[in-house]
Formats: sequence, structure tokens, C-alpha cells
Amino acid sequence: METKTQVVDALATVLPDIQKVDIESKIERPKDTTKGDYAFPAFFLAKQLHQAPQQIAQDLLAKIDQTGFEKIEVVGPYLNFFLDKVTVGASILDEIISDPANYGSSNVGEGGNVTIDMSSPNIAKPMSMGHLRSTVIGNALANILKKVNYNPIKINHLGDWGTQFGKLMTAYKMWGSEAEVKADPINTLQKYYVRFHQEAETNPELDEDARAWFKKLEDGDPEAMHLWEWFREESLQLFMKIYDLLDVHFDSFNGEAFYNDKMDEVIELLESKHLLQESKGAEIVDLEKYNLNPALIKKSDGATLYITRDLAAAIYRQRTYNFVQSLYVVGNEQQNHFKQLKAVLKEMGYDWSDNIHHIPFGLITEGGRKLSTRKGHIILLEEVLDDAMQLAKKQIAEKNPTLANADKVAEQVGVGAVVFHDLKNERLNSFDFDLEEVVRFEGETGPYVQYARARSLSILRKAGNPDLTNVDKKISDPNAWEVIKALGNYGDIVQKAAKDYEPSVISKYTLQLAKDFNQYYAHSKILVEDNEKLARLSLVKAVSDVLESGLALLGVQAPNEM
RNA sequence: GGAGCGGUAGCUCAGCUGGAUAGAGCAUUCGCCUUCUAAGCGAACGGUCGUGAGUUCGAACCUCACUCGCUUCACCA
Repeated sequence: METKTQVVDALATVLPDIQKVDIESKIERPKDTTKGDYAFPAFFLAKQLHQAPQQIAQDLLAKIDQTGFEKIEVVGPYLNFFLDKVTVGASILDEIISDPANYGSSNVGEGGNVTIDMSSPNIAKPMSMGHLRSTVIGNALANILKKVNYNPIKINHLGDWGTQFGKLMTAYKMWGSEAEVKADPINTLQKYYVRFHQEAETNPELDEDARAWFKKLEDGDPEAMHLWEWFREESLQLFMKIYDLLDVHFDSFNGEAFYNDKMDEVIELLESKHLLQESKGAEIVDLEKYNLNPALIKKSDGATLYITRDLAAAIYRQRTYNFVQSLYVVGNEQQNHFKQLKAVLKEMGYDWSDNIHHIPFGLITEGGRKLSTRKGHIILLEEVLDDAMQLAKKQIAEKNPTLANADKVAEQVGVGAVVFHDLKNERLNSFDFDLEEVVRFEGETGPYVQYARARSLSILRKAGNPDLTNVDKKISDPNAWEVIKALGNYGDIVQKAAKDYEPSVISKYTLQLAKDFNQYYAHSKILVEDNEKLARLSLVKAVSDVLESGLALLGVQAPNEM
């Protein structure tokens, strides 16, 4: 941040006719680090100065004040700036060591509330890898937004209402037994659900029966209500186990059922604004002018739909939290729905609908096939996490057999690998599930980052964890520079991740920092007795602090030893 | 057909608001544990950036056309 301003200021004094912001926008970071820390291309000045860019660069170099820089040099049309590594490095380390917890924080959010609709598994269905995506992306975004001083509100909009309960009740009444469900709730209910869809293909009466059961539920029929509560309770208990493992916690579990008594108002509002139309026996809102299909508010049998509930939820959230932003971390395949949702709210005259953002993510397939709960083609999250933990345990037994708390560490490493894998790439990328890939511990993975941090802590322990707050942090070793530069970028990285709602910006950064540190570690000896030892330890401490912070933003736990 | 996302090394992906010889990881081959954890470090190999035009001093990036893959388009969520 500040280092860039230094470059801008130096250039501004020799380019009085150019706006500072314009200069800043042209400054780039050379990919090749031997070409300096910042570079200024002179191409764009060629036209107005009527000179060759190479010549302009030369002239600027002659006039520019080089104090505070290690050197400035011209390569072709580029002016390359080399920062004073020792001084700049020491000040970056000082900043981190003096207040590690707040390093990288900023106030762009000004405390504003941001609701995050995330995870939202369906009751009576197992959690799949798709739910993992929503859960970990939402959780990471909440952490990232908090770091830039928004106030995130994590809402688990449980799928605890809807026609699937009608189907489930039909199936249960026809083929189910209480004992079977109690023995293994989710898998059994899942089995009923799959069977329902199989048999309904040849027997359409089942669909009618399911519709009837759901209608009963909506009308408060005691038997239907009882079954619903039972299914819900059993499911929720199992979900909580997974959330504990992922260390994800919610501010609200208000799911679909919570809005049952809030939908009449939505219908009334729509009616009073004359937005409802009848079409084929159903009630719709026409969205022609948004170039969207009509939003179906009420089915021909009078039952409500997803969007009606989401309208109620959006209005409720606005009233309850007065959000500055409302995020929905939901798969990309639902983008049409969210466009409709925003459009209907807009039609209702709610300008705050502009603050609603669908945060889509890519689809997970397996063997190129879309996963489908209805057809029973799913990847169970629980199994993936179990596999990952088992594998981590095996690794520990091989590589660090004397490790204390091996089980806990295996959990952190295994789960960390799965979570990190999900956050590593741009969230809109879809990917084909490959267990080996997901639970990999080498290369660009969560464990790689965890390992780099564990090694840094190990060094600090060996050094007796000295107090580093007031030590001289000047490091002359050029190997340290890439690490320090990376450390200095953290704040910008966090802001970019927040602005783009993109956790992968953080994961990529932690990988890069870990890589830079591992290189330094391999090439420079830290624990040698000389007058820069405490400065080097400061660097190591700063790395462990920032890696810990970055991993925490991602919701990945970091073991002190592994 | 409309809308959306994508096509970069054998595989998985980076590539910032257009800039200097297109970068990682995995896989393959080969080095490095008598020094701070080898879940590591280093080296080699590997690319017509889907195709064709255009804008520009300069295009993987912007525009247009085409092409391939996935998603979605009222009574599921």
C-alpha cells in the first residue's frame, strides 16, 4: 500500500501534468522480480510528449528523486523501481508483530450488516458436496467481510418445508417403518425419497398422493405435522455433527418453515400493488420488462412455491437486519430464480433489492454427471470427510509418529484439505469430483499451507519464543525479500477478496506466501547466532501470524504441529 | 431458440484495471535429509492461450462472428 504511494509520489513530482490517480493506475508489478518491485511503462506518454517511450523513460530517470529507493533503472520503455528492501521490510514486519490480530483489517464495511444465506441443506436428505460448497464459501465470505468490518449474519435457510415432504410422507406410509427410520434416519429417508421418484415414473398417482400430503401439512393436519417434526429433528442432529467438524456456526436457522406465516402478507402486498395475474389457474407476476419468465407465486392447487417464500424471507431480513447487502450463496444453476426474486422485489417498489447479490458457485459433477438427490446419485459429505481424516491419520503415522494429539491433528488436516480444495479455485468454476484430488496433501493444498505454518512455529519454539515487539527487524538477506513483500500485500488481498466475494483470492495468497516461506526456509538458515537473528525470527513470526489469519478467513484450522 | 458460465501444458488451474521471454501444482524423469519438520526444496520435460477477423504502439485479456462443453428457461428447490 504505502510502498506504492512512494512510487506514485516520486513520479508525480517529475510528471506535474499527469493526475496522480492516472499514474497509479499505470503502475504495475513485474512478474519477473529481477525487474524490480514496481514498474512504470512510458508507452502512454509517447503520444502527448511526441517522444519515443524509451526516451521518455530515460528523461524521467534523469529527473526523478531516487532517495528512499534502492535503485531505479530503465529497461526499454519501462522505469523499474527497486524498493529499499531493508527499511521497507523492517517496517512491514513491525506492523505485523505489533498487532498481528488486526494486520490486514480495514474499515470498508463500516459495521454494516450483511446477511449471508448459506449451506441450507434439505431436511431428510443427506448433505452432499454441493452443500459443502455453499457452507464453506459462505463461511469464508463471512470471515472475510468481518475482516473489512462488515457485520456478517450467517443464515442457514434450512429446506424444512416443501413438496418433498409430501413425497416423503407418501413413501413412508406406503413402504416405511418407524423402526427402520430410527435406526438410520437420513439414509432411510433418502432411500424412501429415491424409491418414490423411481416408482412415480410409472405410477403418477403417487405424485397426486404426495401433493395431498403436503397440502395436509400446510393445513396443519396433526399426523402430517408429527411426521414433519420427527423427520426434521432427526436430520438436524446429523447436520450439526458436520457443522461442528467444519467449525461453522450460524446466527440463524430460520428455514423455509419459518416463513409459513409470513407469506400471506407477501401475497397481500403483491395484490395491493396489482402485480398478481392469473395464468393457467396459477398466480404469477409478469416480468416481461426484465426479459424474464413470469414468477410463479401460487400453484394452481393453491400451494406456495420457493420464490414466494424467498420473497417473505428477503422482506423479513430487510426488516430485521436492515442489511447493507444480502448475499445468497447458492449454486449457479439457480441464477434465474434470483434474477426473478430481485425483479419482483423491485416491482414491489423495494429499492433495497439492489443490495441483494446472488453469489453463485460452479456445479460439482461426478464422472461428468450432474449429481441428483432424486436419483440417489450423490457424494456424501460425511464419507468424504471421513476418508480425508483417515488418510491424514495414516500420513501422520508415517511422517510424524510421535506427534501428540494425532487424532485432533488428523481431523484438522483432513478436513482442512477438503475445505481448502473447495476454496482454492474461483468459485464459479465447476469441477468433477475426484476423491484423490480432494484429499491430496501435497502441492497446492491446504496441508501445504498448514505445514509451512507448523514449521514456522517449530522454529519459534526452538528459539524459545522470544519477545519480538521491540527488536530491530532489518534483514539484509535478499532471500527474505519475496516473503516480506508477500506479507505486505495481505491487506490489499483481503479487500480484493471482499470486493469480489471471492475466497479463492485468499487461498491463492496463502499458497503463495507458504511457497515463498518454504523457499526462504530451504535456502537461508534462520537459527544462527548473529545480529540479525531476532529480525529473522520476526519474519518467521510474521509468516505464522499471517498464514494463521489467512487460513482462519478460509475457515481452515491450523495445527501447531503436524 | 433466449439467458448464463466456461474452452490457457497430458491432467487440474493462475494470469491483477490490455503491457516486458504466457505461470503454478499434479503426472513423468533426475538431484537434495550429519544443519531450523523431505506433507519440503531444486532441475528437466511440456503451450497454434477453442477458431477467424477487428480495435491498439502492444491482445490470453477489449469488440464482433463462429465453434465446442456445461447450466437454466411457470406449477421442484
